[in-house]
Order: sequence, then structure tokens, then C-alpha cells
Amino acid sequence: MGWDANDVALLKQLWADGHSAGQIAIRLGLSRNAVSAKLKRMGQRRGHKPPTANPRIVSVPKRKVAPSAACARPSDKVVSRRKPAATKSAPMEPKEFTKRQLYAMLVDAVKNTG
DNA sequence: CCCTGATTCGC
DNA sequence: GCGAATCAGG
Repeated sequence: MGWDANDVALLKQLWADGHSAGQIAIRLGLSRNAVSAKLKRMGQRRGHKPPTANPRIVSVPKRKVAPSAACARPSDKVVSRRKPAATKSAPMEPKEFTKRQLYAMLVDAVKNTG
């Protein structure tokens, strides 16, 4: 999984555009974890939780703790959450086309790459 | 229950 | 550096 220029561009664009890590992740075909991790590596983040909220668990480097069976969390890698509603031939631009411009260069980058 | 993002760990 | 696992909150 190599993060290409368009990948990063799309990621940054969508992220800055206000999209969520999950949406971008699904759009790129990754998990939101990868997106969030990548964003963190970039230095980009949308402060949702302060880094000094809590010191996590101590005295145990193993993140795979063994909680109660009732609190077990199976891996759910389902990638089919929000489905984009199919729009008609009618244009939908209630706002300016600033988004369009950004998206245009994005799709252009994708086209060039693809 | 679903979702969100942030951080840590193994490769 | 990447991705997954995990935690923490709304």
C-alpha cells in the first residue's frame, strides 16, 4: 500500500473539505485507521481528542489486553457503510464552485495517474 | 447501537 | 512508513 501523490492529495483534500476519516478511507479503499495514522504522520489532525487525555495503560506494552468476554470486540472490517445516493441529471450546486475546483484537480490527478 | 478521531504496536 | 489493533469520546 503505497501512498501515491494523488492518494495523499485526495486524502488531504477530502480531510480538509470536512470529510471523515472513515469516508476517505472507504473512498480510497483503506481502513479509517490507515487514514488517521497517515494523517497523524503528516502532522495533520483535527483535534478531536487531546493527546494528553490519559496516559493509556501502563506497565503493559501489550496493547492486546484481555478484557471480559462480554466486552470482547470482534474485528469488524465491513466496508459498505454510507452509500452515495444516485443523483439525477439535474445539477446540484447550491453553493459556490470552490469545492468543484478542488475536486476537479483531484479527479484530474486521478485521471492522470490512472 | 452507531459513529468519530487519536494513539500505539508489529511488520 | 504502513496498516491494524486499541482506546476514548459523542
